[in-house]
Order: sequence, then structure tokens, then C-alpha cells
Amino acid sequence: MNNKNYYITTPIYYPSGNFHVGHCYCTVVADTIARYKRLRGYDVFFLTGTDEHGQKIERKAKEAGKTPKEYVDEIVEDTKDLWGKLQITYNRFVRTTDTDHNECVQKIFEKLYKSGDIYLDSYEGKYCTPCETFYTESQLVDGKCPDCNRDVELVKEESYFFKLSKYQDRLKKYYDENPGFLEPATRKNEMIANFFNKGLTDLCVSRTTIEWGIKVPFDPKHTVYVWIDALANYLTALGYMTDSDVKMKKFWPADLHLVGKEIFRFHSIIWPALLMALDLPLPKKVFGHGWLVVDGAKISKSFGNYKDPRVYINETSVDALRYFLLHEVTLGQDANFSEELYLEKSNSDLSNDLGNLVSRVTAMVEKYNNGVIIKGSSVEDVDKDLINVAENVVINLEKLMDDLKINDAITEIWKLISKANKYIDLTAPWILAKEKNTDRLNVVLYNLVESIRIIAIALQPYMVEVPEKIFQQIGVEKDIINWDDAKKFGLLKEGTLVQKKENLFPRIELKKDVKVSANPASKEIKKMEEIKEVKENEEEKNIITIDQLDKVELTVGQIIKVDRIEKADKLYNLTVDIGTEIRTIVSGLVPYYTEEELVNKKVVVVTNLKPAKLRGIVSNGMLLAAGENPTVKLLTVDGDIEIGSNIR
RNA sequence: CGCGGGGUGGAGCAGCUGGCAGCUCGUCGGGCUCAUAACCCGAAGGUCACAAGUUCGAAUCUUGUCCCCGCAACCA
Repeated sequence: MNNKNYYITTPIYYPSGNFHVGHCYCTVVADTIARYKRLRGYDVFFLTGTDEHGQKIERKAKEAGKTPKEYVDEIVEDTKDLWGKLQITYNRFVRTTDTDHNECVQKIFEKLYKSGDIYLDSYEGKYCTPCETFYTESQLVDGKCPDCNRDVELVKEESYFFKLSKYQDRLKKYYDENPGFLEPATRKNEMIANFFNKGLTDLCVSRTTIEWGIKVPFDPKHTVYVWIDALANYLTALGYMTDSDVKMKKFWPADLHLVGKEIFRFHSIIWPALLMALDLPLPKKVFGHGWLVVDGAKISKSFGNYKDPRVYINETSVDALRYFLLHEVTLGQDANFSEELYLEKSNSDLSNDLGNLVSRVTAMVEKYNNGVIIKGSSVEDVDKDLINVAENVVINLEKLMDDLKINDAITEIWKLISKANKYIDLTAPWILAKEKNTDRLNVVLYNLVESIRIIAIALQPYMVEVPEKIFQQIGVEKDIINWDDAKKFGLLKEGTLVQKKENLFPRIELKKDVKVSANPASKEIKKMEEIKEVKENEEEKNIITIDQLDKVELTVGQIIKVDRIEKADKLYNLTVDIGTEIRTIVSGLVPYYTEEELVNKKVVVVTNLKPAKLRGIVSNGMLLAAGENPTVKLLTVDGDIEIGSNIR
């Protein structure tokens, strides 16, 4: 049996809107693993696609005034464009609307029906007619539809069921005997505790209320439940139950289903049970990855943190985006993504470390040796140190990649990058050049270019443009850039011509002051900012509630005495009768009213304002006035009204 | 008591089969001039959420408390 085959899948994505950086994340990870395996000599089949059936699509298409197919066609086209930009090397893009998929699902359904694993029964549930959706009791909100809050009715519907319960014991046994089947372990625990241990019930696998989907072949008023439809894509792509099932023989069982944590459940219970029913071996591993979290919230258009991933690519490069997704995320856990973090990483790791290393080394070879690589003869400890790190990069990387520790694997490459930068400082080639220490200079430059060769080879699973650019700059021949060539130091030939070209990763200048809040520091700050934001929104709208208005106590008062305040140009010390009491109020009315004009005037007084000390005098309230310099007029009341009257 | 994850220098994280608290970024000081204001060296900064317990020894194990996040049958 040839074990040099590798079958990896992403989920088939739901094309209900445009894709975001989270979708990219999952796909880039899968692509990286696929590239890595190919470099290791595996024959890889890498599958991705779209899950296009279901009610939601039907509804969205309707809203857009299109048929479901027209609607998904557009999104699929856009998706393929995005994967193209990210240079995703999928072998097949499967669509659940593809003819062969349709046939595959129908054959599976038929096969399971014949074997008795699918049977006809009736489904009883709470149904919301306007939403055309069934809900379980627990989903209902106050006994009403959680979507539209309308009443639901008990409806009985004829349905086909899959005997999921039958496989409970076999699944349990499989989990126990194959500890690596579900990863990461935390998600496996969650899964088993949450669903599996509560007992499996037979699964309703057909609906009569949904049109947009695959028909049950022998009973076409039924549509196949979308998850059966979706999961089968992994088999469709291999030609399961067709005459040309060469791929099936070659690639099944799948080596890795990479899925998001939200659909981990389907892949860890329903999918294995279905495969058992079909009498097929189970995939070797299902990995539930985490999510990218943007500014503390999951990515969603309604949160306003959605952005087309192509924006990031345009701002920097494909490889910068791929690098971030692969290096900043621990597979399986959630991770932060923000534009600021992204640009910072791009600058520090890519521009400063990697890009600058290539830049300074190629510049030196050109400057000191006219770009020509010459082998020297001296060997010092500092050289051995560098060579030792260089020769182990790929060896260490392989171990980590085989454990799906992608970010740690990349860190191995950066250890060499960092070592090489340090090596330059320790050996100071510019001094060797000045002192005409030619042999030593040749050795140093050779070792540096050789290190860069190894770095570029090792980068190939992760980056798609940069390795090739580096190979061109250091002028290496094709015969020394194979994967295993990265394990040998000293393959670079004498006479190789190095050419410095444009910078690999130009620095992006950050507008730091402006965007401090874009990447909230701690959760507390984040929270504070959220509160602030709410406040600001309210202030922006300038709307207050009636309660807030009620808090302001306004009373009719009469000015009974007016005094000037020493050393204050604008302030009067007013004594105001507000009915219940006599108040002292300091007011800046000197430029607008004479003392005579003010005396006995009826005014509107804010009586519950916090007292303030002005020029040493405590002002206990405020007079309402209108206008601005030079014309300011006090608000007064129309006609005869009692002092102390409440204003509202 | 529905289930699960998390709380570690200013930020993002690792460590969690118990044995000197680490990495990257940022800050401060120094070095270098090959390089993309880059690179190299050094320093400051943490009662590891809180409390009790086990132990010679706890970030790590046990118990309890507080806080945050996710899931709860179609969100990558």
C-alpha cells in the first residue's frame, strides 16, 4: 500500500455572503499543509468548495431577485477569485450543485435506504410558518419563534430518518481506540460531554418544506437534509460509487478534515456514523480550528468589523497575509486579528527581519564581490554555530508540521533568520572588506547566502511568491532548491551570481496616534471603550430621554438684588428669589445687562445644578439665557406668573 | 449547579506530565553603518485573577470564589 498519498479537505463554505479573513484562515492553513506534503513527496488531493443548498440561500436569492443558482454562481465566482489571489492550490472545487455531487448524494441516500439505515417516519416539531423552519423546544424563546417572535404550531411531517442511535456504541469505541481522531482534545471533550453523552437520537435527513436542494431519488417530494448533502462532498470529489473511482481507492480514507469549531460536531458524530453505515473506513483526523476574533468580536458584517480580505493583500502582499494567518494563530484556538496587529507583524517579522536580511546580504555581495559567490577556506566557531542552526531548520520544522504546529514550525525558520542577522554583526563584513581579509569575507558571505537559500526553501509551504523571488536574487540553480536540499549546508556553487532586487516586504508606515484604539489593549479597556462608544453615539445623536429631561429642575425666579464682583469683568452676584428660598447665583451678564435692567426681572432658573465657586462666591444655580456675544438675552416668562412656579 | 475554553510584565501569547517565570512587540540606554529609520547588545517592568489546601517545593495538582469568551442541531 502506498502511504505517500494525502487527502486534505476544508469545509465547503456556505455562500450566503462574501468571504472574510476567517474563511481565508482555514483555507490558507489547508493549503499550507497541502503544499508541505507535496514538498515532502506526497501525492496530495486538496479539496475545497461551497455548500450551496438550503433555505437561507433560497431566501437570500429571492431577496436579490435572482434564482438560487444565479445567486450562488456569483458568489462562487468571487470565491474562486479570492482563492486565486491567495494562490490556494486546491485540486478540486466541489459545489453541491455539481451534477456528480447530486448523483453521489442520491446514491448514498438510496444505498442507506436499502440497507435500512434510512427509514421513513414522521417528524413532529414546533413549526414557524412564515420562517418555514422547525424549532426544538429549547430553541424557542418564550414559546415563540426565535427569529420572528411569532407563534409556532405543532406540525407533523413525513420524514426520512438516519439511524444515528445505532452507531452510538461503535462511535464510542472508535473514539477510545483512536485518540488522535478528533483534535484538539479540548474540543473533543466538549463534543463528547455536550452531545455524545446525552445520547444520540436518529437524525431527520429529509424535508418536504425545502425546495432548493437534492431530491430523494425514490421520493422526490423530499429534499435531502443539507448536512447529508454537505458531508457527502468529501466522497463526491473522489468519484465514490462511480465507474471512475480510482481516486477513491487512492485517497480514501481522508487524512485530514480541517473544519471550523462550529461544525466540528457534524464531523465528529454524524459523518463517522454515516461512513460506518456506508461501510467505509473513517478519516484519520478531524481537526476543529478556532476563529479569528477582530477587536474582541467574531467577524460579522453586522459588527462592522468585516473587511474584504483582498484589502489586506493589496495593502501588503499575499505572503504577508498568509504569514499572519499561519504564524499568529495557534491552530485550534481563537486568535486576534486586527489591522494594526497585522501591519505591525508585517513590519517587524517580514520587513525588518526577513526582507532586510536578504536586502543587506545581497547588497554586500554586490558591493564587495561584484555579486559573485566565492568559497573561502577558513572556519571559525561563529560559522559552525550558524551552520548548525541552518542544517536543523527543516528537520525541526518537519516534526512540528507533522503535529500540525504550524506557527511553531514557522518560528524555526525565524530562528535562522535571526541567527543570520546576528552573524552579520558578529563577523562585520564591512570591516573584513576594509581590511582586505578576502578569504574571511568570502566565507562569511557564502554562509549568509547559503542560509538564505535554506530559509527560502523552508518558506515554501507558507509563502507563495517570496521563495521564488529570493531564489532569483541569490541566483541559485533549480537543482539545489528541493526540500531535502535544505538539510545540507554548502550546496551553493562557486560563481553563483547574486543580484539585489526590490525589497521583499516594503515597510508600511503606521499612523500610530490615530489608531491606538483600533487594537484595544486589555479586556477592561475594550469594555470601557465600548461604553464610551455607546455614550458617544448617544451624544452624537443629541437625544435625551424624558427621564433625563425630568432631572433638570427649572423654576421661575425673580432677581431681587444685583451686585458687581470685584476683579471680575463679566460677573454679577445676583440674589434671586425662587419662591421657596433666596439663592445666590453668579452670572456673567455684565456686558449685556446693566444692574438696573436686571433688578426685579423674572428669570428661568436651573435650581438643581451642582453649586460652583466663581471668584470665591458659591453660585447656587444658573439663569437660562439665549444668544452669543454680542447679544445675549435672558429667558423670561410671558405674563404674570408666580415666583417659584415650576417649569415643565 | 447545561457544556467547554480562558484570566501570566504596557500589548499579544507560550509554559500547565510540579523544580530559578519565558517569547515577540513596545519603552529606556548603548553599539554598528552592510541593510527597508532597518540590524546587534543591555536594562526596566510580573504577589502568574483571588482564597484555601496537597507538597521540601505550585503559574502548573485539588477545592472554592470572582470575572471574560464561546457553544447549546446550518456562523470559517
